Amino acid sequence: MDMSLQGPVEIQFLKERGYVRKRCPICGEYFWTLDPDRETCGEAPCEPYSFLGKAISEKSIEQVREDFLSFMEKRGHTRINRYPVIARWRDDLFLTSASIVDFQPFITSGLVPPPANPLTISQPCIRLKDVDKVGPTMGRHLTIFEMMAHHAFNSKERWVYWKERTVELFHEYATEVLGIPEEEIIYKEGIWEGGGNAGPDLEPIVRGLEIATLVFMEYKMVNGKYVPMDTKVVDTGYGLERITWLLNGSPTGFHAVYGKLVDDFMSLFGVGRVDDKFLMEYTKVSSLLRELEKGKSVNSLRREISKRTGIPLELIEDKIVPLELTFAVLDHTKALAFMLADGLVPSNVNEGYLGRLLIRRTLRILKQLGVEISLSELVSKQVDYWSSKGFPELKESIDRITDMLDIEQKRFEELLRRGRQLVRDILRSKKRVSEEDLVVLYESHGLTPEFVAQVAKEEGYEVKVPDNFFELIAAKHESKPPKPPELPDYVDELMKYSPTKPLYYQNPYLLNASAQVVGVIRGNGVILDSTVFYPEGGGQPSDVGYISWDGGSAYVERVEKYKGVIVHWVKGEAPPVGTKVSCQVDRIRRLNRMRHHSATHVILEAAKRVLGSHVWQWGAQKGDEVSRLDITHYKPITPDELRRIEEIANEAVMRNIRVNTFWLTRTEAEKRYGFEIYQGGVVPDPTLRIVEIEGYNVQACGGTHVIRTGDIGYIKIWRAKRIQDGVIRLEFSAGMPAVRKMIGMHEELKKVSSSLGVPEERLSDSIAELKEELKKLKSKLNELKGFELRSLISSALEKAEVVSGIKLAKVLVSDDYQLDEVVKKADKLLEESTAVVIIRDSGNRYNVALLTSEDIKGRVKAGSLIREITKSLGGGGGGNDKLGRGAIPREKLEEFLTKLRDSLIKR
RNA sequence: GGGCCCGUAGCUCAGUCGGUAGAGCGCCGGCUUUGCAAGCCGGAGGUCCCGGGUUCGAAUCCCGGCGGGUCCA
Repeated sequence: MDMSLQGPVEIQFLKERGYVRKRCPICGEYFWTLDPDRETCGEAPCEPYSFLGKAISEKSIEQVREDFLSFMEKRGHTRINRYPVIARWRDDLFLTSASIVDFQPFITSGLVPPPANPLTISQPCIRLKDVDKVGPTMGRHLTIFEMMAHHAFNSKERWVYWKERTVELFHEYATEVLGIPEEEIIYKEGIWEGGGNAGPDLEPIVRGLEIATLVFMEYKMVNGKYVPMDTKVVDTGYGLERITWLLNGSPTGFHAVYGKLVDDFMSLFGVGRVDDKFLMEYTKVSSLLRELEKGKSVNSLRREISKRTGIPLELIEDKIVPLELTFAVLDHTKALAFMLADGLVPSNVNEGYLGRLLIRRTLRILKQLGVEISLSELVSKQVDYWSSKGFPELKESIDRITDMLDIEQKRFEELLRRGRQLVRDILRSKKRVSEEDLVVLYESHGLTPEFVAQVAKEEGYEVKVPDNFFELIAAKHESKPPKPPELPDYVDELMKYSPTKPLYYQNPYLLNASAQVVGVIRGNGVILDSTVFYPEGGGQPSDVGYISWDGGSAYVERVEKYKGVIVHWVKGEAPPVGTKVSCQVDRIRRLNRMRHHSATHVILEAAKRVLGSHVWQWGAQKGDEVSRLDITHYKPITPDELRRIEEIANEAVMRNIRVNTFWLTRTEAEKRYGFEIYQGGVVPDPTLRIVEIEGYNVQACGGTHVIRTGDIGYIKIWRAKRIQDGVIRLEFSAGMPAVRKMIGMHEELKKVSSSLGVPEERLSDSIAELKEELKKLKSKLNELKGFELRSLISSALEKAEVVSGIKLAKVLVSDDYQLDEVVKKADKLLEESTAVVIIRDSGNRYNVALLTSEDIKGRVKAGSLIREITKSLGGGGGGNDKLGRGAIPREKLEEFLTKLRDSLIKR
């Protein structure tokens, strides 16, 4: 922590009202209070909750929210709609964890104007960090909560308000809107850090509960140190759930937030009601447990609570544990409703993984409760509940949410089924489960140690789970920090030049133009004042072409752009600095790439329309002939869906829609089009280039595009395949490559059709028949070969010579037979005291095998015998006692047989 | 983005040291049984994921790819 962040937070407004600064003897933190005799900071666990059972007003959660927002509106703030809980506009975060996340990094740094200033918002936030505490803290911790906020962004040009006004606004809200007597408000001092910003803060405490955080963001992280920011940001966060709980004074926070859902879920799960007074007592005591903050095991804490309250431990475990689990389910299912409605696709990577984590955690809790109920049913209840409490948009996605959850639940049950078997197998073979086994079961199969121990117990084994299990796991993942992207070493040289004027943006069909050479780096990196060459970017490869000038010309292989400076890497001699040159872009390749790029946007939109709004671009690669578009989706695409996507895409082409490209500030673009513009990833610039297919699709994109969709030509999607859990790759072609490939394929089809003498539309049936026939013929052939082998071997056995009591038969076969099949057949026909030597002609050498009957295998030891003999003849071989195999040079056959006979005599 | 595990009959999976690819369930036929459940005998069914390498010989060892699972950030 930077020293400059410490020090008293002095607010004139509070001083004037008689607030004095004190230090809490328990937690050691500073706070402001009206009561000169007060000793502690008043926040649990320094002091217990005192609001339980003392309702201030019985306002519903949506009323509390509305009161706040309209109060702030009356005080000059503009109300802003909530952002998605998935932070699409951030590349450093998966989930929206605070209201300020909506405005980082460009608005807080002053590069982009805010959507309004000052503004007020109630932002649903998700934090999975404290997921273990959800339930045991009776409502203080939640994975999903609403952060109500008023933000002011102060710059030199426009100063809105700062510390004094912020505290005044809070104070007025708390006393007048909430009706809290001001002597009950304590302001605790603190320091807030997050998202690369920091600043001092005040945390208002009422009756033991922290209900808001008033942050004065004035520092930013630069090279690991905090330095003052040009802009000063008022970052407040009012806990809607906590405030509602405080006002209602209900036994737990869940009662205040989830209302009738609490009873609903409890009766669904068969969880018995707990007396309010008893529950309040429990909540109050648990608020005092500092250890809960430090992540000590919940079990040992229950023992502590039992000691302090005199409630028997059994009663706690009997009454409170099922209640805590129900609370966790209430919270998790709400979080899932928002995550999935906002487009999260469960998977094993990124935010999808977080979604799956929460889904599986909830399913485990339901198992623990012994409840057989589908997760989708519970989440549907949340959707119903919250769509009537200010989030009607949740309802739009209900079908998809249900579908996704049912699929996930099935997968999880399948996982447990397989896991059960796996644990049993380990127990069967090893009679125990080792620590390493636990790690493998967890990491490779997703089975928690608790599950393994449970299954083992059912099988009558005891498995000890090490206390530090997750430390063991963590240690294995203690890998190197991600390395920053490596910039080529010539970037410094490039930075000496001013940005190149990109002519390809003004007119994407302009393929030749003149320019002036302003520099040459590394001998063949040409920098021009302006260029028609498109540099690499947005999954679109760079242009190629020629630069020519009076006295020479050079082939442009590759074009790159760094911070606006474009460098053309040429093959051969570069033009001298100052030369006037003429640029010519390879027309066909540029057109192909442009068509493929625009086709990517068209197909993405078609996929969204067919599959749903959760479809998001995961990645894309544009080629000359074939391009790829990876999209998020939670189940395989059916052939029918794929055809509809293809049809919609081609319709969009034929409607010949106008494609507009223009620049907007991020705020303006987000306001106008939403976050769906960030399909190709987050663009790290304050201004965005927008590519709009009028009335069809809008994205932020830096590529070159056709000006009407008709220019794309035919779009053909070749196939869709799952490349990863939750991600599907579409491979397609557009324009002439698509047409040519389709013509080629049809020609091929015609050839097959005429060679089989079957009409094209009957080909697949006909081929299936042919395959069936082939199979029959093969098995007939094998049968015949078997007969032939049998007679071959039988006659060899009849003609066998006897060598020291062993019948030695000799079978010679052509390379039509595999050695294995001859050996197998011979083994079936073998009589007692018999050895068969099999010789297979394989061109330049013979494969040989010696097979003996069971009764003499110990005497002959075929494997070692063959090894000795083949080796002595310049070949190689080996095997077991019954069967030896090897190879010898062609000319050594007679010698081999002689040696074999001789050795048999010796044995 | 990084790590680990897996890919063998229709299904679930064994396969040791590199040396004749197996089991259970399912399927087909026969027998037994009043019938059913079942039992007994026999049979069909394999691109050992794909490609390359090492080797006399690869399901097995090595390299690359594809597919699936899972954990972490």
